[in-house]
Amino acid sequence: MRSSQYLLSTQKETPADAEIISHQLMLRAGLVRKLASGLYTWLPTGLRVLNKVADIVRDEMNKAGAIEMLMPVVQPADLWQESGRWEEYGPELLRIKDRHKRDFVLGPTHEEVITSLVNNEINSYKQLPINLYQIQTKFRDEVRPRFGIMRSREFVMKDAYSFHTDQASLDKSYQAMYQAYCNIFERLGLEYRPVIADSGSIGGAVSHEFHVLAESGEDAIAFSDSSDYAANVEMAEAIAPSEAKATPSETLTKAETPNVSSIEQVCEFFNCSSQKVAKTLLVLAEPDDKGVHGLAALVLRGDHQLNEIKAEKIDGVYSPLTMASAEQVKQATNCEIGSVGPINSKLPVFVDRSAAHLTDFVCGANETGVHYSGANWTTDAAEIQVVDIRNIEEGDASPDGKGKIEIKRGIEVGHIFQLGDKYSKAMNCGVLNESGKHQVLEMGCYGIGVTRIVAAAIEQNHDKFGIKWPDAIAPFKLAIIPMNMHKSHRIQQIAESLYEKLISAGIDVLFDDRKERPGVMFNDMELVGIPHTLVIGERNLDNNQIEYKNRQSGEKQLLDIDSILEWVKTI
RNA sequence: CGGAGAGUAGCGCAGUUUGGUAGCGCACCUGGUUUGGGUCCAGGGGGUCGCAGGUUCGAAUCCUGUCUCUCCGACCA
Repeated sequence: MRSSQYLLSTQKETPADAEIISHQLMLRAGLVRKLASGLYTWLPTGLRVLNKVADIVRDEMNKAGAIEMLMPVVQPADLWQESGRWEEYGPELLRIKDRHKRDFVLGPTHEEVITSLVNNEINSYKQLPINLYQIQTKFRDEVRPRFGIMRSREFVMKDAYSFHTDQASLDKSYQAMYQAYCNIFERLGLEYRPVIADSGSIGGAVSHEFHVLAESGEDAIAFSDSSDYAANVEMAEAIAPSEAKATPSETLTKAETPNVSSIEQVCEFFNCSSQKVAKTLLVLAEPDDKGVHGLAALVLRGDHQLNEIKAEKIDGVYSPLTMASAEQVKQATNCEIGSVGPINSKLPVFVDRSAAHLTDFVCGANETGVHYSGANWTTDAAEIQVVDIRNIEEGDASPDGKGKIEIKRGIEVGHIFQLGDKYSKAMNCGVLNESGKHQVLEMGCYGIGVTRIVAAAIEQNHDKFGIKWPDAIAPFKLAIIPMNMHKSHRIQQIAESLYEKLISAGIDVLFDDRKERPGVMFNDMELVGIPHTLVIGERNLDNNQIEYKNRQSGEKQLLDIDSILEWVKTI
């Protein structure tokens, strides 16, 4: 490609509404342009990258035995009513009507369509297992689209769906996809980690997320420093402290604590560390037969953070997790929020493992302006249930018993699930099995955010000059930068012939043949992030040499003109 | 949904307080100059000042309404 016949569209200045680096660089380097909130046009350079990512994904999916197909973006509402998600999915599902006033949705995902299709096309267990996928535009009407391409409303996703007659077969496909995903991110040249994940609203039991590691990531991931263990912090199990529980030595003592409510104030008043305090949070319990919510008490060590996702999975706690209002607390306990505690509580009490390990601790006394010290579970609290409801923290013991936890940030770019029969059951999708009986299928689903990978790759690979693409997904592999070509016939000749040679050899090359000063070309090529550049200038031409520069390492070297083609093939 | 901020040329911004012919830088066009890291000079094109209504002799500026965009929040007593 020649720059003069291409749409480079680079910008010197950063658009004011771009907050994160990948968004800024995607705009400046001319990869995308915003059309409206969460909607982006992909310019030629951006599309080149997007296509390279998609090609790698496609190749590895095919190698793993998945079969590509394509489903419509617009889907009839009745499929969603059948699966129950017309009601469940909420306002993220964009609903539209056609001219006949029939309801449709813009597909945020395709479980319904594929399940319906497979139900019609597949009739026998002999045709299974099968894994079908597509690479296609999705639409999710996000509450707040942000971070440019990272969380946009319209985006490209690779979604695959596998169908099985038994769990063993599902396990096998799941493993194959897990491996395919590792291969994909390996080939993309990104630093990534598969992590144990919450399956969320999509349902099912087993689930892994694939994260590209980057400071700006929205998710926190807990790693063991000495094993393969990695889990989303949402999910990572926080185990009880390993040291033996201390022997209680104090007796329960009441203290008047006017205006003491926060953990900080409590610590100051009792002159103790927050690790000696049990904090009690009141949340809604599951409603009774009349639909009335009681309250439940969640108890954590003062220095620990509640994990909402773990908490709302507890039997007896209402999901979605809802904190009790000040009035509800007052009504249930007859005291102010800051003095609520687990001792003599009339509510069901769920105690985090670490809080349950406390001895001689401080807590609220369920009496406004009063706290206890010297409290002990064995002697002072009647019935409690010990649960895991806190966020894992840096330095905690790894749940697999090996090493300590480190926490890093990641961008979720892939997610695989074992769905079980959630959709196949709702939509009665099955086949005849070996004994001629109708059998509902087991399903797996496997997603990759293709557009998000582009942004994540930039978050992980950039410097103050611009993007530093990994070779595999760079819009161009190599740039030719001639110095003042319009003034030197010799330079023009060599640049042209080199360009022709590289093109014939199938190299993805950008020939910057614009009549620009060298600085402009260098800056543009570095901003766009082309991994390799060849600089042709009078300076080295007398020695029959041209200069090579590597964008990632900054390494420079002089190359013999005659050997360039062979050399380029080796990089 | 709650809070905060912003809409003036393709991009970045000034002008709004105190109403009086719409500006600057980048980008773009023409000519010259320069040429291994965003040269310099001269000339030029481009804007219903988000939209609608109102006040006024006169509105980017004041008033009312409305739309759009951005950020933060919507767990941790």
